[in-house]
Amino acid sequence: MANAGGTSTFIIILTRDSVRTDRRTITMKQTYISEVAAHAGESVTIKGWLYNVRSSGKLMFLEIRDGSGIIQGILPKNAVPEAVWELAGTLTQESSVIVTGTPREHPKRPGTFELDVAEIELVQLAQEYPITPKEHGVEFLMDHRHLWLRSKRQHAILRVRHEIIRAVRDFFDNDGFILADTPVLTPAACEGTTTLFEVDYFGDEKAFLTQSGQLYNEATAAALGKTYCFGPTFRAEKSKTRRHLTEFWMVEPEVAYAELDDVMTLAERFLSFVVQRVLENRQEELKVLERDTAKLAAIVPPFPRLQYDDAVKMLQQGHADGKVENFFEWGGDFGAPDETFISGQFDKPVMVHRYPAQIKAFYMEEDPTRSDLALCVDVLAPEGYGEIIGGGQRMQSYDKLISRIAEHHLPREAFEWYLDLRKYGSVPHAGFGMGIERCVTWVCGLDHVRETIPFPRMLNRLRP
RNA sequence: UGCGAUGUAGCUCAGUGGUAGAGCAACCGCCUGUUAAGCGGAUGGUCGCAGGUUCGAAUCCUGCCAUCGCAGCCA
Repeated sequence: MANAGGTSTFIIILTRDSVRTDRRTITMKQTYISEVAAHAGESVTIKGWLYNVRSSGKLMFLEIRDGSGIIQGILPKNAVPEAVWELAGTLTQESSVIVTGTPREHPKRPGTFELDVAEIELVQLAQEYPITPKEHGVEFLMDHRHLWLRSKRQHAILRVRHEIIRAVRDFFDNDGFILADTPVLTPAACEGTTTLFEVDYFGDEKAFLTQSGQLYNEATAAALGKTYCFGPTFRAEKSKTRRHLTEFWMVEPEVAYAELDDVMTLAERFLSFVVQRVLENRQEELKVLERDTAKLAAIVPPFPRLQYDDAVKMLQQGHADGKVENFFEWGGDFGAPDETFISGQFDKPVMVHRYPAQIKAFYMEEDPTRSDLALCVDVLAPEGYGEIIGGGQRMQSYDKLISRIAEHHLPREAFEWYLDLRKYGSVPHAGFGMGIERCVTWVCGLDHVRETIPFPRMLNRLRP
């Protein structure tokens, strides 16, 4: 590859196949496949990759993708110069190509467009591509995640993820929230319960990758009223389930002068907005994923609210009816099968609130009428997808917070700044966190979180 | 970390004591409406590793390694 500089000739020589192109074609105006319908009958140039080839003697079908979509190129031998036909015959899966042709409606499928190919320029002839159009195991595909991302299903999932993230931002931005991101490097555990990834901080101190921005959110909410943070979150737990990543993205709103009921209302408005937005803008993708959209259409406020006590009764009744294997005793946290059973009783997300304070984090406010309960809420997604939101009202009293820190055996000095928030104008405040990947998993109807992030980090998966 | 499973061709898998198999991919042909196209041909193996039982082990036994699933923990 040589560039003579300026606007003079720009030559690309591909030694592998000895193809030469000049600046004229490489700079030709690009049309994205998603836009071809508007250019029916005109000559357009598509810059992309060869997704698949089917040949029928003297008629070739070239499936071309360019990130915006996939289009089938039609190439009859007798309609193009010999050189174009011969080049097409050598193309391999995922070779990069620039194809010029004329979009035309599919003879049998109104609404879908094909491309009558006139010219093909080879940019690079791909070597034997590991991911064939046939079936593969998840492990093999994950090892080739950098290439797997090129397939239709992954396109659909990542587009839904994008739509969800955009909706999340729009919801908070339009609702008076200020984005105030919290640090990824933190000096100590936020909650002291889970395992953190440790980082050497210039040799003389240890730092940890954040497991939640919540404590910092309380400071920004006290400054700006309504805030949210949105960033990567890290959990070093050795979880090996379909619901866990070691690195995931979490959005966490926090509201000053808000109580538990306020954030429950916020959560149901928020989740409904996000789901409805995906339904509005990503029908095609949901179709590729074979998602039952009727179930998503039902996600509108209000959501059922279920006190922990009543959830326990529900589980105990379920046990008596033989629908829940183990007897659930009051005071414990719900396991995955328990959550599945509870959420299975509703066709909307269910908000379970007021868990026993003992099993919740130290900063949870206590119920004024039942000091053994925490003013917290978990939102369980329908169809067995489990917890996607966790949050609640934060401890307002300086003295009570000090006792909680002591009870949880946490080092008080690490929380002095956090205690300051209770010394200087303490107010009732509340918030929650939502795991983006769990939300995407549910909205897409997947059975595992690992496909909802471009490069998942899990126990036993740090590459690619 | 516990419990359960799996490991055979590039990929997906079959093969339960007697010569190592299929489909797909890649390679060579045929086919003008294919949609994971189809058809024909040729090619492709240290059966996870180590030890043991046996005339003979992919197959039975022991140990190890790797991976997956479920659970715990959590979003």
